[in-house]
Amino acid sequence: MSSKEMEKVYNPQTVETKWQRYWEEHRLGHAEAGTGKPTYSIVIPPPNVTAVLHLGHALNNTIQDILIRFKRMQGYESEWMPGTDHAGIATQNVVERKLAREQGKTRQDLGREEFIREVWKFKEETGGTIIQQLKRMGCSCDWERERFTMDEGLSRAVTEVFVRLYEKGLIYRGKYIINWCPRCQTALSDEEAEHQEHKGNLWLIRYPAADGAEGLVVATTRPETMLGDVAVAVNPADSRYAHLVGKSLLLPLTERRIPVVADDYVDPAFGTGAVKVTPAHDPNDFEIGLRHNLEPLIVMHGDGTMNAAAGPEFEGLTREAARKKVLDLLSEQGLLVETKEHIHSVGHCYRCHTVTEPYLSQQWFVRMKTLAEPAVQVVNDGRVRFHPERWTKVYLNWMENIRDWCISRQLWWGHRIPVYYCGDCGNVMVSREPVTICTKCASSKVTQDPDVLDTWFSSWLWPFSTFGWPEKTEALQAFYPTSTLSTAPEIIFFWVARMIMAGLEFMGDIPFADVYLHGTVRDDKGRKMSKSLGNGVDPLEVIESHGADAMRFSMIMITSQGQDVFISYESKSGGSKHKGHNTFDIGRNFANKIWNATRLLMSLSGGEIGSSQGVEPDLADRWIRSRYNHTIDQITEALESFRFNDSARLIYEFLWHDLCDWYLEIIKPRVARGGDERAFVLRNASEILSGSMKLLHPIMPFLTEEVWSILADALRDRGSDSVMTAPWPQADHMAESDVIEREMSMLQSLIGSIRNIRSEVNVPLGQKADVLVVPADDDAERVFADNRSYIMDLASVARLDLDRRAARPEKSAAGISDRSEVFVFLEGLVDFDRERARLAKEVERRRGFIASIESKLSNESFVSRAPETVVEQERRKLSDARDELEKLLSNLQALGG
RNA sequence: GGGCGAUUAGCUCAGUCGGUUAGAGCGCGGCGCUCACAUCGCCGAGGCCACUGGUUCGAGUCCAGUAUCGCCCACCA
Repeated sequence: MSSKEMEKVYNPQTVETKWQRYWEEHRLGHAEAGTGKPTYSIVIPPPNVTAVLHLGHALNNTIQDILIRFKRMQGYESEWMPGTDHAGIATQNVVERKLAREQGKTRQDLGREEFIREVWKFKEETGGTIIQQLKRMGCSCDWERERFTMDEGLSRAVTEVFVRLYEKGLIYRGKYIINWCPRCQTALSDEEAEHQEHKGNLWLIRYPAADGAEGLVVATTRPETMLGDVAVAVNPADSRYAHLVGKSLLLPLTERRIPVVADDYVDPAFGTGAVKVTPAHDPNDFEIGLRHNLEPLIVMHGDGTMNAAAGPEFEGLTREAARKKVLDLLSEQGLLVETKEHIHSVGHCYRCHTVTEPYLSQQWFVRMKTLAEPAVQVVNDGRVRFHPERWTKVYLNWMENIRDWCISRQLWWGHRIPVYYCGDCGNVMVSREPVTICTKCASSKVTQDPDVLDTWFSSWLWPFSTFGWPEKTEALQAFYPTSTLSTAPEIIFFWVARMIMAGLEFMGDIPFADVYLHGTVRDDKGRKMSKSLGNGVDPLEVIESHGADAMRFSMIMITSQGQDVFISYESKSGGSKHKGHNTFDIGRNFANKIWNATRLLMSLSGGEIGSSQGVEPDLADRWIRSRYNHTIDQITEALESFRFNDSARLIYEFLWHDLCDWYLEIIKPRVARGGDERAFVLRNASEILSGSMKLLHPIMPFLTEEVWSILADALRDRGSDSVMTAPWPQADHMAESDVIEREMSMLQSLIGSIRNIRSEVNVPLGQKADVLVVPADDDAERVFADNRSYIMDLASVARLDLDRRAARPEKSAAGISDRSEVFVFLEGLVDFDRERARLAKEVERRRGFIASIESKLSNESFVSRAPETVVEQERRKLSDARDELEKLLSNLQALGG
């Protein structure tokens, strides 16, 4: 390719689609089991098929892709298992809404089978979209192994696990208080009920005694549930109520008499010290009920309206209406003693945010204690590590207080519970295969449990079910345990913890060794990006405007050690007049910078970079090599330790500031000179740029493929077919690296000083100036002399004198740089007032510096206790600074200041 | 009620083992369309590192406490 074909501005769209196709056609994401190579594997946190991906997914999948590409280049057989999650409640909700909107029908109108067919249809569309999005983002998954949590194989795994746990006595069915969503009309696990603080009330209500005495006053936050009260509890030690224990009260608004019981649960200091007991609608009351043999009374339907047991006046009312009516009536009857403000926490359905109802019902549960024990141990042993480490505590704390897991859901979309009931003899059969005939009485009146399982009951098997478990497949053997899991901290309990338990229980081994928890993606106001808030940014929109590489790079650049990520992005439809800050510009600009550096090399070389002989590399040539080698080491180290932002910053600084700002500027005149040197520097620069593409490839896969390919053609050096399959660069350590970097930095400092002086006294770079440099020592003199042409080119110098013994010249602006004094001649252009002010400022700076070192060195304990090298360093700094100050002062004096 | 995180330049954030006068990007000011890039280059201004104490020769960094903001967990009605 010649420079003519390279556009001036990088166009990510064409490049990205091209390479996406290339990777797919060549199956570069595919990993083979049994290659004998060391393996590295990741299973994707399967996105819900409910909707398209958002930026949170973009971040997480970028991180995984970085790891996978990095390890692949390092020579690992790298498997990234992609797939999607059926997301029971969420998906069912979405399809139900769609059905209502488009056809005005409910799922009941359709019937179970027809409805499920509709959901599958929906899943085929969105699931496909998600996979397309992942591909567009550049994710190098093993697409041939894509899985869905309701695939046949995964469903078999779910059934197998249910049966095994049941047979082990770890699954049981029972009537308990669970979290119930009245809108979704299903049970939820404890984790699925999100608690939020609400400003509510504490109502004090008088319950008169059955014998007509005054009775007592109870305190409640939920007056409507009093219709289901079966007792009132007081603390046994509470003398205020001792006389009432065992007596009956008349439950207001009903005809029922209820006993007063004594129970330790009651805190005499809270409220009135008397608690109404509603076993069917409160978990604590349920426990009290068990202890006192009280029969629970359910007063609500599953949809949150009151049922017949609540009484004819209330039947059919919603929870909210019933509360109002109860309070009104109590108030009329003079039984509402007091209303206090009270803050308490209320559960909400994590899918539809409806207030959940503690509800007594028959459900299936997993006994967690025995599963949790080994899962605690592997984390304590360090076999599973969390990054950042602070999440370890969160995990352990939850694990150590784990409660049984309610796994049945009253939904249609999901894995059917593999339990069958005989309609004749009541036999309960848990089976891997469908049951049609009762195993006990041979009746054919056998029905399957209508409920489905919690979505997470399939997700927790993901690291092994996706590789074919319970079969002992080659893939399972090769890729389990997986290496790293990258996910959001919100799902530590839902998913991470449970996967560890399932892995240990069913595979006898941890599911992954490292868990990386990334930050939450938020908008510029700090709000979590979500569809319901409408502040989500569509990755495809960002990809369209900035490119996938730019999106990836920008997000990685601002992700630090699992801190939350704040995105500011104005969509095209935003219509804002002022050009706001855009998070993704940094990546786009960087891509453009790299593109243009390549374009420069192509234009200088004409697209052909030959080899050269007999050219001895000079300081700059060796310096850029040295910097490159350091960068390799540092980036490798950063990626190994999950410091992704550091890896992005390192390659950014190297390419932009070392390579483009210095080295490419340095080689331009050398290229112009032609000959062997031309070929040499072009090769040197191109090789380093090409190698840098490997370092950058995990973060910006598309651009790096394109640039690497262009350079490889020009260099006639294709070690591999693409960067993706190229080996990760190895640093070639140079013994004299420190000296090289030190000398180059002297040169940079000198050039910087000259530029600074010129700028301060208004001599633009377009106007060449004469400069005198007075080096401080032999070394400096040698370095400056050897590199005189660089100084002249980069600082726009017409004539450069190097003289260690030169006196301060008239009509010049002076400055101090590292190891030298600099004079810029300003014949006719000089603004001496400005120059005086500039020098005075320099003098002040220097004086402050000297004072701070002097105070340090005059501190006796510093000198005696600090390491010798530190003290020595301070002394050197002081003497240098004093020298510089002296020079500045004499310059200032010469100007009459 | 417990736990975690944050607090550094106008904005968004880095800052690893405690050791130059604390950095970047954006924004701002000045200069420059020099034959890669104005999505650019050069130069610059801008900081009580939230506060208080402690450890130390030395603290943005370690410890304790305080304040503000955010998040997570918890069955006191």
